[in-house]
Amino acid sequence: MRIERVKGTRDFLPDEMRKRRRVESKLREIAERWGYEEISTPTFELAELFTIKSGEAILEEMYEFRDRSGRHLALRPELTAPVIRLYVNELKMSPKPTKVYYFGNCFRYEEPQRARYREFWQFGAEIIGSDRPEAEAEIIALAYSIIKELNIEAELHLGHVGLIREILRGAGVSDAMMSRVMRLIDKGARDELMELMQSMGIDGDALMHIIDLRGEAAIEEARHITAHSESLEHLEQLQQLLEYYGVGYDLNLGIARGLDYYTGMVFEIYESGDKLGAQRQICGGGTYRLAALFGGDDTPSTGFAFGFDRLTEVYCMDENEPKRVIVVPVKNEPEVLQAAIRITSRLRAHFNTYLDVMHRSMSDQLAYANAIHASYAVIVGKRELGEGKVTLRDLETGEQHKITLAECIAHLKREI
RNA sequence: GCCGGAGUGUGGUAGAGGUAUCCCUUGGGACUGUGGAUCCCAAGACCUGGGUUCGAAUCCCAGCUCCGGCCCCA
Repeated sequence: MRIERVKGTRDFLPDEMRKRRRVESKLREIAERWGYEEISTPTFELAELFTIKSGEAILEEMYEFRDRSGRHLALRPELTAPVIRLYVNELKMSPKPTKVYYFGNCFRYEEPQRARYREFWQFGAEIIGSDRPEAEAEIIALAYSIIKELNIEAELHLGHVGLIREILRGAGVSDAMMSRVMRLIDKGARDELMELMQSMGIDGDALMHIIDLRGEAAIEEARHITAHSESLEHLEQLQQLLEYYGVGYDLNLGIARGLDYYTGMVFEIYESGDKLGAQRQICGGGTYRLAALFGGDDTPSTGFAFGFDRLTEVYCMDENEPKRVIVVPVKNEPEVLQAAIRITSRLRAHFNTYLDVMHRSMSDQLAYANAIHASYAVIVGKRELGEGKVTLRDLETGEQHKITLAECIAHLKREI
């Protein structure tokens, strides 16, 4: 009986894995250069960790289960909650701000579609212990820099939930109603939103206006509505800093994020092409306060998470397969094989090197070399051994020379 | 959870009621010191389960999976 792969999961073949590893190492390298350190958390956690953050409804889309002793567990559907839990449990004493990055697989029980899978990978970074504009600017600049270094065409949308909340509060929206209103803004449910505002006896037009406006016009309007706003000042500082960083973005106060723990800026990055179909968002981030929910001090954080799979789908790799060398013993005789293994070992100190393990004839070995797209063959036979040399054959041009192993290695080092 | 479309060797395909075509892939052999060659041998598929029929890859139903979309999200 044939066992099928589970719905919404993927196998990765060598070509794809090479690409994924390449993107992964770039992400790591960039984060390290910005001074972030890697952390890693378990693949499963107490289900509570996620319901506290996102509400009971998330149970519907999690892989959740009971273990043998009755613990209610879940495969992690995202990494922010585990990272903040880790911080509360292990990193509270670290100097602030604490800068970490992470990379790991997540699981969600949802209908798979283009660029959406049941097992997917996230790469993210967090600054824990600051919600200053400087920290927010750095996080946005880091995400922006990742996009730039990967050569991805994308647009960055920036909003500020703190400001929106202040405006709503100023207009008379009660704290009790706040999350409902925010959720509607997030969904872009205009009619519902207007209805709700009306039912509270609030004029929704001004709010709509602000949500719809883009760029400087939105700021102007906000200045108009709120006499003195801390959030507005904060946002303006952030904009100034982003300018210093050279980050390009669209201001869009309609980005809300329905969840209550977001407090400051929020941003999203969308791929500009149409390689991702309906799933264009490749990154989401913002400033939030989660630590207190998990039993820590009320520590602000700011961070982002990239959809790693989407990133790799959009990333164009400029290089091909690695260059391979194949050592070809001419005959399956002890002294030839001995020499071939010795030579292979020497070559493996430097190059991706193959040696026959099928007891094949020379011509079959060369046919195999061709099938795996090897670039060079090092032919070892009695004639070569007698002279203390090997034959190096360039499999692309067909040229070959009888040279010493040292010369061969030197030559390959120049070419590969 | 919902709405479309699709499932034939690893992959690409032909087949519209009579047990599967071609490309191909893999292994072996011929050859025995030079490779995308040739020849020979072998192996490799109708998504699953029901139904209709003398007979189903083909028609019908259900399920599963994939692709795309809605909701939501990364």
